[in-house]
Amino acid sequence: MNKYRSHNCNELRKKDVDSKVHLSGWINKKRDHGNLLFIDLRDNYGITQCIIDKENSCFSLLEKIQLETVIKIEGNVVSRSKETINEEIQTGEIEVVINSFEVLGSCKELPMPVFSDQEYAEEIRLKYRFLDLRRKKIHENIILRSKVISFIRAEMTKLGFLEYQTPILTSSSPEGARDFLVPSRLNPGKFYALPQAPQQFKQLIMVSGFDKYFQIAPCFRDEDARADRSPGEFYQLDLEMSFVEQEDVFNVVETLLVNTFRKFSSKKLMFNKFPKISYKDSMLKYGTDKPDLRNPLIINDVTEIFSREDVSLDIFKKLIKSGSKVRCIITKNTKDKPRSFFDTIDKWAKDEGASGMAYFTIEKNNEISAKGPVGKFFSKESLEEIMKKTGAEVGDSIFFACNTKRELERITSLARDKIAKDLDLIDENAFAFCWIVNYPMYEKDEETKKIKFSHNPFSMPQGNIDEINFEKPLEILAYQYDIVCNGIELSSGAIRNHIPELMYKLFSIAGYNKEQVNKKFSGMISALSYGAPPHGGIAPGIDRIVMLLANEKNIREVTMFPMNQNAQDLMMNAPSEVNDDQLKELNLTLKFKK
RNA sequence: GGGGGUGUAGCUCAGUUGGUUAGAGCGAUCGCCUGUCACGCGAUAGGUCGAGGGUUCGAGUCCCUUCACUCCCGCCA
Repeated sequence: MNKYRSHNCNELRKKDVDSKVHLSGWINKKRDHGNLLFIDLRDNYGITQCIIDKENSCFSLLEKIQLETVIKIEGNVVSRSKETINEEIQTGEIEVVINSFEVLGSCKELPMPVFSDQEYAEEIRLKYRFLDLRRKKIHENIILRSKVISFIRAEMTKLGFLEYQTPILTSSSPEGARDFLVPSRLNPGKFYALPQAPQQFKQLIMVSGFDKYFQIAPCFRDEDARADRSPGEFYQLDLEMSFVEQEDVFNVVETLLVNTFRKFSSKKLMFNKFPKISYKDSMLKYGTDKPDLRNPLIINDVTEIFSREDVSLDIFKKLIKSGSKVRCIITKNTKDKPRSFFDTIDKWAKDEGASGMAYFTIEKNNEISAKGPVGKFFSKESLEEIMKKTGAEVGDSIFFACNTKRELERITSLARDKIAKDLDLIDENAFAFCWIVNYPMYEKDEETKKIKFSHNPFSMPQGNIDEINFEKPLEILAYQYDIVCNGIELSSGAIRNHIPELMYKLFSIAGYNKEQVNKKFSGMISALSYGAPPHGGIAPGIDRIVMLLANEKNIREVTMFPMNQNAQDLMMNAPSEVNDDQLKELNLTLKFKK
């Protein structure tokens, strides 16, 4: 028998009464009654209440021992009297009467309590992460993460995918995020980069004929953090398939995500078959390419209404003449909402930098009319047209914003969230997945006015290659897709462009000549020239999937050893200075900015 | 790079219009308590009020600068 434990701390039950056991674990909590002492002994599996009284010679020693000390106890399992059963813990019907104990790991005074549901400053949590991770909620989150990853591996294997590793030291990529660089000792003045994603490698795996690849892949991007974005590193379920069309990728990912979310969450899935929304529609109806479909509100463009003569809202008419559009959000049956509801939203919009939101409520006495500050500017006929166009009914209210397209998208998207929140329209107990499809291949850089790739430069443009009008690049769509869940972007993917000539053509539109492409993507271009299969894939973010399943808003709550916002590991003291010899060996000298 | 929030005991926080010796709960230490499960009761220790400067008879409180953490914008093909 193992010398540390005969059972773990979540194993003993009524049937074990009268047996002699030894348990090891942390002292989670002590309740000292002077002549009687309760100790909650905790390990990864659970808690067992242990008890000792004054008669035992160990009593006074145990009484003095610090919480979080690791001890081993030996004792007898006894059943608890009916009144003292604790239904909160699984071992609550029994307790262990301690005969003897031994300290296995002593504990200094704690910088932060482990036994507490209170929230603590990140700084101290991260510095003492090993203590923080003992706490129930985050401990369970990390275990959930492990289980989710195991499950995904098994599902992927079932679906016929094989897991392959790709290099961590690779070359810097010209596009995209900032790279983490690693100096090469053997190649003075040259640097490796940590992969932002195994993008090129997974395509090379397809060219190498492996057909179905996946990997729980670490990705490194040197960009600033957010609540849902770790600085430095994160994990993707990276996958790629040969001889597939978009639908084949969709089927794999939908199966996987539906199975995963069904298994690890009790929340309902609003759609088992994920709706597909084109990028263009999404930007119009939701103002964003990451719509939260739990939110039933829809945005409508009603610019045309304002060309009518019987609509006299001149401010809007004037703005429209100079290129603005009008979009609106309908709220159902809000006729009885107090004035403050409407004014709060108008004021909110002004705070958000818009010029406010005009609104009215549709009423019907003898005939249709609009009640509200701007209601008088709309004729009965124009209201009927609005109702026809937007599906609004008597009793509904309409909020309008008028602005440039880009600004409208921003404000209506925010307004959709804001109004839905105020009206409590979002079902927190649901997951709403969707696909966003038909992304444009290119977009115009607002600053430089140049054409650039809007997403992934390796994506395949849509349509018959001979018929693509390269003269109008902004109209070219790509086989490029995102998965969104509850307004969170979970992943993006694409059918790849496996035709070198087409690749050169597409890059030339974005301002790269053939030589530049050859130089920057030498491995890829070369590989595509030696018989590349049509292929495509996607890469769902593991951290964000676990966040959704664990119902956490912050990625650090599902990451074992995260860095803080300044990309520092407060526990390990990373990054840190290195000594001169190390720098010398790498041919590096330090020269600080200003 | 920019904007917001926070910073007071080991931890979580309170601290009024600027006014005597800066408080509470948890934790620590000591004492009492044989059925608790956030055990209870009593006592003690513990403070550069993030740091620096300024205003003032007097600053935790007002002003300026700065630092740290955090949230957001930029950024994240």
